[in-house]
Amino acid sequence: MEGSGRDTGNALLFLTDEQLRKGIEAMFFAYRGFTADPDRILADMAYGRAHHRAVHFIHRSPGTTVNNLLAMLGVTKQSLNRVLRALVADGLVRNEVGKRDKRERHLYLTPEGDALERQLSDAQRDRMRTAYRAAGPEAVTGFRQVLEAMMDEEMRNRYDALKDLKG
Amino acid sequence: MEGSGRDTGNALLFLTDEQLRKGIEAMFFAYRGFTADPDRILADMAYGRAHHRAVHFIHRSPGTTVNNLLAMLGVTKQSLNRVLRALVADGLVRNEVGKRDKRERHLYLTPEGDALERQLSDAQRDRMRTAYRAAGPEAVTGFRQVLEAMMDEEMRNRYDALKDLKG
DNA sequence: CTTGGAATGTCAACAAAGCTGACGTATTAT
DNA sequence: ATAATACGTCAGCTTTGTTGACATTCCAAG
Repeated sequence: MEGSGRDTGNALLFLTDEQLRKGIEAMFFAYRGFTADPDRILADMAYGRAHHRAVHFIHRSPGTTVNNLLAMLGVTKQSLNRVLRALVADGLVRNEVGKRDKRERHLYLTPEGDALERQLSDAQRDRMRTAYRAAGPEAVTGFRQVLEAMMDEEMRNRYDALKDLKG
Repeated sequence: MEGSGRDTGNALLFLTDEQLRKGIEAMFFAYRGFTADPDRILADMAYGRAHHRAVHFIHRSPGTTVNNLLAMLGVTKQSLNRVLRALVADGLVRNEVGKRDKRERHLYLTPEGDALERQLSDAQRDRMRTAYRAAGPEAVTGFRQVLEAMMDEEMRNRYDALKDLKG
């Protein structure tokens, strides 16, 4: 089957095209599940996935600047600005002019924003917890290792920077 | 640190909110990497991620019907139809009226469509292979286990159905 | 003190890709 | 015959991304 002719031994079987394809499809279907719960919650409000991401990262590093958030999300400032404007207008995010550098705007969640963040991350964590529990601790380690190896260099730096905040 | 007061023992430490949050962020950043290479290739043509997905699944199960594809992708027929129309018009996908049931349209890739599929999946597999190689076979097993546990019931069925085709 | 560049915000216009609702047409099933 | 299914399509809307242009504010360097 899948006659590539060469069998490089069991140790490398996980690198066959078959195995790689399964990984690709697993990633696709799993990501749908990953976003499904927050999406459902947000659908009721006038918000979408972009708002979720903004709220998440502001929660993660309160006082972060717009530029920081931009680099984190990898979108244009115009796109982010539209999202932030809505969140500020609705009283979920607070905008504070920088003390040292007054060009910068530092972003914080209001209590209302915190409440939304908690609602969203609770739902997402629940699913993640269920998956972790089903797969077991060793699987979780492998899961994280592969994901980290899949990131672009720059994204991994961002990810590592977040890790250092508390973890 | 992270004083939740209760320490349930090492066996369950991987279920702390900290660990779950890391998993969530890893998923987010990794998915960006996952789609980055195909996105770059598609950006040059008039295509996007939706075309990639359609081409991928038609390649996976040649002769699949529109309804099958619809369920696989989880979008509306209007949304899929727009994508398929473009692919057929550009000669990448072929449309065949069903023999048994003439209402159905069976979808196949043309040689040109196959070429695009190969280009895209080569790029995506390369990244996956690099990640797999870096993480090792045991990590890959864990990776797949967690992803599968993260899917919605219906998506897991779809995923399993694909697995049975060849794998 | 002036000026260049950086950070931010905003306007306009557009595109990709999703959605709903409605309708038409073959074809099959009851 | 009639109902249900599979598919296509039109119209219109939303979210979220994109470019490009331009103003403001402010830091820092000359």
